[in-house]
Amino acid sequence: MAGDGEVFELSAAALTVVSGADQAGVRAYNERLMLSLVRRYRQLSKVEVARVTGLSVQSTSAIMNRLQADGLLQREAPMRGRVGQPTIPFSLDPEGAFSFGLKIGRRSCDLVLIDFGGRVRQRVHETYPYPTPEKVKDFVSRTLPAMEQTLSRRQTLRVAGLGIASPFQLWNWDVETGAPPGALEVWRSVDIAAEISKLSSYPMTLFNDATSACAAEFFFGDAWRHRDFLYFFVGSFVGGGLVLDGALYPGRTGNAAALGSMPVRPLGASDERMVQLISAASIYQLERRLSAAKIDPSSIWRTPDSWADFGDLLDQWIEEASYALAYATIAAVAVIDVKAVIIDGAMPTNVRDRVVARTAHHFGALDQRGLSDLAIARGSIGPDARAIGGAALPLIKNFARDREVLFKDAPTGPV
Amino acid sequence: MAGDGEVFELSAAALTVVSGADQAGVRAYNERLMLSLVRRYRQLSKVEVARVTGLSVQSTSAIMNRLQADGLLQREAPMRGRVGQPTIPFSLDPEGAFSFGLKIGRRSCDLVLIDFGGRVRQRVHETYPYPTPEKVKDFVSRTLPAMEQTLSRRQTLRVAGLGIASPFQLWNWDVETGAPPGALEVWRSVDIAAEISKLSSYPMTLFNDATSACAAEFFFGDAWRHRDFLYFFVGSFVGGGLVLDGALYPGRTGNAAALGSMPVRPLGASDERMVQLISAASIYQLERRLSAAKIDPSSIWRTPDSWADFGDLLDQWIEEASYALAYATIAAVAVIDVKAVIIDGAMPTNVRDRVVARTAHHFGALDQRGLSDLAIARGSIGPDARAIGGAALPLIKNFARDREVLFKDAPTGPV
DNA sequence: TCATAAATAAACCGGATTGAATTATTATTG
DNA sequence: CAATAATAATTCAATCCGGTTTATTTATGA
Repeated sequence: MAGDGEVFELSAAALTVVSGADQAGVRAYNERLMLSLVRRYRQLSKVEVARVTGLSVQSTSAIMNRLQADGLLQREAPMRGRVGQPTIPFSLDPEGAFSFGLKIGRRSCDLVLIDFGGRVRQRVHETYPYPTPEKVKDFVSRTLPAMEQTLSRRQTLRVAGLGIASPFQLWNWDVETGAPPGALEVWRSVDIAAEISKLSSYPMTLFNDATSACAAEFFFGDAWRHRDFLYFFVGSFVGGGLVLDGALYPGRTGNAAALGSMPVRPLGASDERMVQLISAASIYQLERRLSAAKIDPSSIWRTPDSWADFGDLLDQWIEEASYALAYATIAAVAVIDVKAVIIDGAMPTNVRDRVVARTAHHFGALDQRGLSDLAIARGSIGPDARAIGGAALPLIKNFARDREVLFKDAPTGPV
Repeated sequence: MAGDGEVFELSAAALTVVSGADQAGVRAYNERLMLSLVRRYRQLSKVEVARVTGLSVQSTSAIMNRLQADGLLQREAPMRGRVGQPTIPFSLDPEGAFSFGLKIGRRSCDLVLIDFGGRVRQRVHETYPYPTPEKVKDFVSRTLPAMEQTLSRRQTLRVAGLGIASPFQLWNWDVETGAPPGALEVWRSVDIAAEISKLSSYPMTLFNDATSACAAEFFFGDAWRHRDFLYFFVGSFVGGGLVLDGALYPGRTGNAAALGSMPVRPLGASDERMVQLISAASIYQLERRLSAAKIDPSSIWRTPDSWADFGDLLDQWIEEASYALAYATIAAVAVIDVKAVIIDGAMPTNVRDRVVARTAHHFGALDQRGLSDLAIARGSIGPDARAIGGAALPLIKNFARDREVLFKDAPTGPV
């Protein structure tokens, strides 16, 4: 109990730094807040921004003017028709910033270039049986310079960085990935962010691939309607992300919401074995079953927006994956009482929507005593969420509303 | 995708308020930050506080002086022996604030009065077969006035409030509680915080009982060493709490970390049934088994710091509870990558420590692929954590480091 | 012409910073 | 041993920065 007890010896090292706040942080925070608000609502006038933030119109005006001068906001046409001086809405200037996103996948990799508005300006896609650092480096060195050349001098100066969306601990699931045993061991000792850094001069950001997809949903998708939400991305391997208090929550290690590692009970399992979500709701399982049934699974990856008719095997997979997702959702909500769960995946829209619907159904049948209500909804980005999310990372780092900027020497989190 | 797509119609109501930050918030935050630092380290000089916060010595000095003038900090004896002007450490003034805590339990209720340092100044304890609003109100109206009379006029003015630690959704587990079926239904329609409000004029705070216990650990215990931690309190019913980024995370509904509702697999279960943690790691289960074996379980509640020798039944219960806790921990860590899990409970220290040790053991045996490392440790408050935590709530609300104070009209959270 | 709403201008205030000065020690030196 | 230097904590005063307050200007529909 406090009050009595020993006094700590304080060496300089023993004192953890817990930063104070200052005025510079206030301005930085308010700037980012306003950018985020304009992003949400597409266009807002100064007065509207003032109302939402509770700040005075004058402060709002000063900040918005600066943002416009910085090329991040642009004036829209005045809106007439109501009494009083016409409203001048502001919107994001798409040319305000650019960002590269590299998705490293288990079956393919992507490089995209997006603008401040989230529009994909350039895209390259390449498949492989399994990833190696060499293949990825080769891919980037071949494709990145070509993309850079499409940018004007002014645009080049506005590139915020290169974000990498990559699975963590690739080596842990080499067999499931379909790679020769041990072929993924190289990843254990490779610092891929450092390697890619050598190929470009942009600031580098590396997050878990599912967390990155969540970043895309958070920054560009409709999920901003929810202040907190949990996110699943069903790719060749399933993973997750988390948004808390209106900010992406990457966690201590950049690996928060490692939902793939959640223990779940397989649907209809008769034995007492529990498995990780990753082996109950991932697309690689569907692929395996198709192969076992002598059906060519290659269209899964070749045409992620339209799958061949996989028949019963697909139905069965959807059912099992959905049950596992519902189960993981219950467990997750017992930890964080989010109001919404968003599900997206590297699959055609209609399949994704079936997964969402069935997950909601299974969720309803589970024991929810003591838990808060929640909505299960589909994502708004789709199969490209990871690559777009990778590109979103540098933009989020620089422009998203972020409490941390309020504090001195704000640590920028795991990179 | 953003950029194209429709423009939202903005009614005033459609605009969610997302507050901006201002300077007043900066001061409020820095004051609370400094109080929290002094609380952590027992005593700190102005220069040390400046070093930790990154603020200038002058600002630090001004703030610390104000806190001293407010009676929240006190000067300690100068420390000589080193070159230079002697260091003047500051510590919390125990008389700086007071707070009442009411714990509503399934077997008993407690009312405590604590000071700013966390010392329990007064305590009353009462048992019942099961709780009703009437019994609780009667208990408070009998005991609260007596406690108030022990306070001087000056002390009375410094009472921060009355915090209530109560289980949520009592009615959901009436049979398990041992109450006659339906006897707990009254709780469904009673606003106990409002009822207690009528008996006193203090600001009222109501949180889940386990979240309150977590609050005690966070504010008065040793767990501040961890910036994030997950907390289990094993009472007659188990529950949990969560601390994120150095602040209690009560969640949207005051019910975050509703860990009791986490689905777990019972140890050695041969069927495929999953149960909620609450029915796998709660003391009421031990009580039932003792009763079934014709052993008097009353000492569980009568002497929570020393249990009779319950023999094999206790050993078996510890094993099952620990397994369930380990299982819940794995699932929780897949959602939030905390570095530490703290376990405490309404039980003797030696039993609690056995639970901690066995939980760590079982945890080590579970599939941790993809998860970050973590430590499992015991709590530092003990059986009274819920009542003390209840009392801690008003203090936390007023004095704990809290990012929310940086923003205008900061919502004070669920009350 | 008036009421209304948006936007701007100027003075102000609060809080942190910068730079200089003061105070109270221990260490050093003649 | 007394005087001086070095060191560390603290304080004072001037300044900067950012949001607020008050007053004014501008543009529109009624």
